[in-house]
Parts: sequence; structure tokens; C-alpha cells
Amino acid sequence: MSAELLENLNPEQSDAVTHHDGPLLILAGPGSGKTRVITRRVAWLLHNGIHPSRILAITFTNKAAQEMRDRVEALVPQAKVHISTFHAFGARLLREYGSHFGQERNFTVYDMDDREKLLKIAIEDAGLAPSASNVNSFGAAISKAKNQLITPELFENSVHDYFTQCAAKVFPRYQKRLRESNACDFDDLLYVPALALQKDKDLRSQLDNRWHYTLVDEYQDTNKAQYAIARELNLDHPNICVVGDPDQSIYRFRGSDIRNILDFERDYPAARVIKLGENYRSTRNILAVADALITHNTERKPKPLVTNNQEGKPVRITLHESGDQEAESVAQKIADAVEAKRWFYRDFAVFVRTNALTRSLESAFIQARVPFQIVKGLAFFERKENKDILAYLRLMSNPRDDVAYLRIVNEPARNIGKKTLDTLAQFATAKGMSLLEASRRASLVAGLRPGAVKALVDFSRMMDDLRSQIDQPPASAVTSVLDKSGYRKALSESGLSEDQERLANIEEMITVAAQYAATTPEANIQGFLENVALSSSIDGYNKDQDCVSVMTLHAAKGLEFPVVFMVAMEEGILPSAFALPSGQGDMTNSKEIEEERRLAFVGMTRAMKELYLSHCQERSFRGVTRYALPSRFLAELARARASIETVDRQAPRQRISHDYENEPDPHEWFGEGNEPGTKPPRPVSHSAPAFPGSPSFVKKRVPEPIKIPTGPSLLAADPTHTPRVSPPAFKEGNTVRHQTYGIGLVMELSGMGALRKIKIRFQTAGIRSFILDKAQLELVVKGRS
DNA sequence: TGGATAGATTTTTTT
DNA sequence: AATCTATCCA
Repeated sequence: MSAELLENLNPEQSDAVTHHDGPLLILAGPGSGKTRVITRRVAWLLHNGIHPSRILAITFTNKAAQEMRDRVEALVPQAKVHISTFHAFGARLLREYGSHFGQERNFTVYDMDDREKLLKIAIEDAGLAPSASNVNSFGAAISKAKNQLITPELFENSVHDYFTQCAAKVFPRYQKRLRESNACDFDDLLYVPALALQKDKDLRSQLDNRWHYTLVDEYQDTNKAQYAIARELNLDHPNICVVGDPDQSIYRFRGSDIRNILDFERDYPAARVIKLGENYRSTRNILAVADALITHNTERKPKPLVTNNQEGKPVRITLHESGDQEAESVAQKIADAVEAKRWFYRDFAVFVRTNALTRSLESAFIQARVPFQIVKGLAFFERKENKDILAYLRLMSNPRDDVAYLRIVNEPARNIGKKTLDTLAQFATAKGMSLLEASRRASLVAGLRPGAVKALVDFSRMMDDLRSQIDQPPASAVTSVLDKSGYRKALSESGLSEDQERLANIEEMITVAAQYAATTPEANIQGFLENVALSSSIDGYNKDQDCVSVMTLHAAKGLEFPVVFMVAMEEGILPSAFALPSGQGDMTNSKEIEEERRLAFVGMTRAMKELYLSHCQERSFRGVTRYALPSRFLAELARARASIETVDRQAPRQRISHDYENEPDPHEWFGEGNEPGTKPPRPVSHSAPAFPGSPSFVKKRVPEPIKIPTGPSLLAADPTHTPRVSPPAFKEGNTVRHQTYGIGLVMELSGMGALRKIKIRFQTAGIRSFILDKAQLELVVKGRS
């Protein structure tokens, strides 16, 4: 039986799987079979008589946790090992043991949105004025502090400038508001249990004794709070096995500290260290390139990448003219390869540094008819209607959740306006009540209109009624909310097709809730809410669908694909402008650059057979086009030049027109200039140096479009322009065709003149809005007028 | 109170 | 370029 567990393992992997007691550090390079080793190790422990309830396995994402659960289950059926993310584990500790330190069991997990709302209130509590930027920076400072287990008191002691002084005022007030709302933000899920474990010795030893074997994956990405939790649970039974790769540490911005893995041997002197060096994933060429890159990191123990794999194709570096062409080229290449039956769509992945870069890829794929999925946060739960319904569920499960209350108290409209709520909030704060509790006693609040009192009391009665059904399954709870809140009524009566769609989305959520209940033993509303709150972007990734995957480099961690494209390898993008000396980062710039380099390394080492890196001459961002310099990382690959081929896909240079700046090409703003030879020539020599020079963008010298009178007669009188038919007057309800997104329905028109906007719901691409003058739209069917 | 419009804002990455 | 937000008006 146990021989099966050691099948297809090399000696090091086998050692790691069968290591018995004591701390174990597994340094696992990319593609070295790390996941296989962890799952086999869990199975091996079970086979050696360790009770499943004694084993705790921590992964980085829910997806990884689910995969590991499935794999362990396949090896050892019925094994009930606790496998979860750090955050889910923290939430579980809080629910089970929170009463030891005053945390209620039914707390709500606040997402970024909720956090922001509560933070605004806390900033006001501190006598400051919330603004978009300070909410952000206070939020970041507080989050950073909690990740490092810095309490408000400690924070206060380290105040060193005006900003931290203000943050020190906001921090305790924010925590107080969280506790009053019986809520935890993401950071609290680690911070609160970590502090509790450090403070409460009895609790600590009780929990240490509960899990005798701990496994932590992606250990290089743990922050101080996560480190502390792992540490405190492994003092009496130090059978802790951590797996990671310092070269793949990419979450510094979230407080992760690479020292946790580098210092493991210091923290656990008895530690055994096993290195999994052989790479089974990538070709020799891909590894040569990845190795050439990562060697440039200085704060690193040298670690060669070795493989017995074939040499494979050279890694290709392509220079394109523009971001759009780059995207088109990627789409075309994929379409061709699938056409030639060399690969399936699902074999391809495109990695980007920032989510914004997915836009041009999206339209290129649509035009090339290449099926794709953008692996992003679950947009489904971000929809307003779904967030509203979730807020009802939250208020049902936690009546003190003021953020949820504020979200839905007037949704659907109940004539409860801002003034009423301000008065109510004042009362609630003074009495130390939740808003829902205060609503119940609205008649005691001075200064409320009788109508307002009634509306508030009615709302609180409705919520009390819903709360009495807190034990029903999540799916039927959604239905109850829909009916009792009047939400369904409001949507179905509105007559807008948009609202029908909303209703359909909520129906979809009933399905999601039912699915959750079907796969979870002790399903309840609270668990459903937690599941939603802690779901991550990669959880939406579906590897069974035959389509190209587009995702950020961060989301790519832990995955592998036969063919990988990494686009926009440009200074300011990868490495990000934030990591550059001129950027906004702190003084530790080289640390930031090193992390960007690791990010590039993670991307490259996802590739099994083919790797394509590209950058372009110019890139449009937020409506401005600039020259882009090739990423310094491309230059750093020089050592592996034998494994690289470079391609220049720019159009042949045009002759320089002496005064093109004063004679802008009319095609520029009529959007017809796609035929070769009609583009204005670009300045050649005095612009971008060929390879990394100054790490900043050079502004492109694009002729400023001259304002042209838009009257038809004037246009016709101008001999350089063909008369232009005035754009069709679109109306709401029209069916239109967009050049990229295809057929859609006009939902809304707004604004005037050049800025007139149109909002369209597409059959496939969802709802989007455009500037009417710029979008290329064609009327297909006139709707009813 | 909501709707429309003009004006400001985008700050990498995410549990 | 597109989206979010503050402000004005019906």
C-alpha cells in the first residue's frame, strides 16, 4: 500500500514524503513536483496511523486547497484532513475559539468594499475628513500594521510624522468599529488569532496539541501574522513541514516576508532541509532564460535549475509596434496553432502585469474568434444586485453589521434618506447600539419625522422576521430575502429589461448557494457568506474549458501551461513603475525590483514547451500613447542568448515627412487609417534608445489633433476630407453592432457633443459604455421608439 | 429623492 | 479611455 505512495518519486521527493517527526523545510524550485510531494506526504502520514484530525494543511488559495483535498481523497478515501487557506483557517479558529477572547461566533468577514466604508466612518470618528486618497492610505497603513502584528498601541509609539500620527488616531477607532459591528476584515482573520495565540498560553497549548502535523505550502509568501500562527501551533509538536521557493516570493506588498523561509533553519534549529531541484516541467531553453534572469537577484542563495528535459524551441522575444498589434499577434498566433492542430486553446496562457492590460487582449481574441477566459475576481458577486442580497444575508446572520445595514436599508427604496440615517446614526452611536437595534427603537429618536420612524420600524420588523429563519439553507434564504424585502417586487415591476437581468442574476445566485450547500457538510448561511468573502480570483479558473487563459502574473503562480505568452515586458510595467527609483516606492527600491524580477521568473517558469515574451514600441495607457522602453529584464537574459530568438514586428519605417506635425493625417481621427502607408511616420532616432537607458517613458511626439468644425457643410467643403455621413442617431432599444464586441442592445445614452456616451449590453461581452464619437457602431435594428 | 451632467481620477499585484 | 463622484436641477 505504502509503496504506491512512493511511485514515480525521485530520492529527494521520496525523502520528503517519508520524513517522520521534526521540522522539515522543503525548498522546491519551479516544476519540481512540490504539490505531488505534499499530497503524498499527507497520505503517507495517514497510512502511518496518524489520525486525520491531527493533520493541518495550509495552502495559498481555496483552489489549491480544494485540489489538495481531492488528491488526498483519491489516495486515501474518506480522509477528513483539515485543508484550507490561512485566512479560512483563521476564520475557523475565530468561530471555534473566539469566545475565549471576546470574539462572537457569528461575525461577518468584511471585504475591501466594506472595509472602505467602515474606514470612512472611523476617519470621521478621529475628527478627520475622509477623502478618496486618505481612505486608501490609512487602509494600507493599518493593513500593513496588522500583517506585522502591530497593535494600535504599538503603532501609536512609532508615530514619526503627520501621516502616521493621523493613522494612529484612525487605527484604534477602526478596530473599535469592527468589533462593534461584530466584523473582521481580511487582516483580522490572521491578526486576531495570532495575537490570541501569543497572549493566551492555555489556548495556545490546547491548539498546539490539537494538530500534531502541520504542512504549509507557499511558505515564502507568509507574513508575520501567518508566521506567528504557524509558529505558536508547533512549539510542543514541532512537526511542521513548510514548502516554498524564495525565488517565487511575490506578495511583499501584502506583508509577506521572504525571511520567514530564509530563516526557517534558525527558528527551528532541528530542521531538516530537503531541496527539490530537478525541474520536470519546462524545456532546457525556457529554464536557461529563467535562470539567466533570476541570477540577477542579489539577495538570494544561488540555486541552479536543472532538468533532463529536451532543449525545445528557443524562447522568442518579439517587438511590436503597439499594444493593440501585440494583442492581435498573440491572438493570431494562437488561432494559427490551433488551426494547424498543434495545440488546443486550453494549452495557452497569456500573463499580464496588471489587469488593465487584459483589455486589448480581450478585443483581439474576440476579433480573432479565439475562445478565452479572463481569470479575475468573481465578477458575479461584485454585481450590485448580488451584493445587495448578500448584505441581507449578512444582516440576518449578524444584526450588528452596520455596513450591511446601510447598504440595504433603502434598497429597494423605502423612503429612508440620508438625513434620516444621519439622525439615526447619531442616536445609535450615543447609545452604543447597532443601526438595526436603533431602528427598532426609532420612536425614541428625537428629530425623526413620523414617516421616517414608521419606515425604520417596518424595516427592523422585516429583518427580525427574516432573522427568525436564519437556520434555513442558504438557497432558500435568498428566496426569502427576495420575497420579504420587496426586492423581487421592485425589480419585476420596474419594467426595465436591465432589472429583469438583475433578477436573473439573483436566480443564478440561488444556484450558487445550492451548489455550495451540496458540497459542504455543515452548510449554513454564515458558511456561505464566508465562502463568498474568501474566494479568490484564481478560484474562477476553469482548466477543463477549451479556451485560452488570460491572467495576472500573481494569479499564475502554481499553474503550468504548455505555451505561455508574457506581454508588455516594458519598463514601468514589468518592472512596475512603482518599483522604479523615480517611482513612489520607499527607499528599498532594489528590493522592489528584485520582487518584480521574481514575478517575471514565476511567469516564465509556468511555461512547459514554448515561451513568448513581447514588448512594443509604443503603448497607450489611460488615453495617452507613449514610447515604451524594453524591460531591463529582457537585457538581463543576454547570458542565455543561445536560447533566444528575437523578432521585430514593426512596420518598415516610413520616410519622415518634414512637417507632419502641422499636417495631421485625417485618418487619425476618423479611425480609418488602418491601410498600410497611411500612418504618420514616427520619429526614429531621437526617441527611444534600443535597450534600457533611462528607466522612464519618453513622451511620444504625436501630432495634436486639430479641432475640426463638425458641421457637415464645412466638412464637405474641405477637399482633403471625404464628406462624412453624420453618425446615426442611436436610441435606447436599438440593436447595434460594435466592431469588436458584436451585437448589442443600446441601454442608455448620456452626455452631449463630443463626450456623448452610449451604454450597450452585448450578447457576449456584457455591459460596456463608449464615447459615441469614438466607438465604431452600426445600427442593425431600430427598437421601439 | 433621484436623475442627469460635468468634473475628477485612474496608483500593479490580492486573501 | 472609461469609470467613479460631486453637484446641480426637476
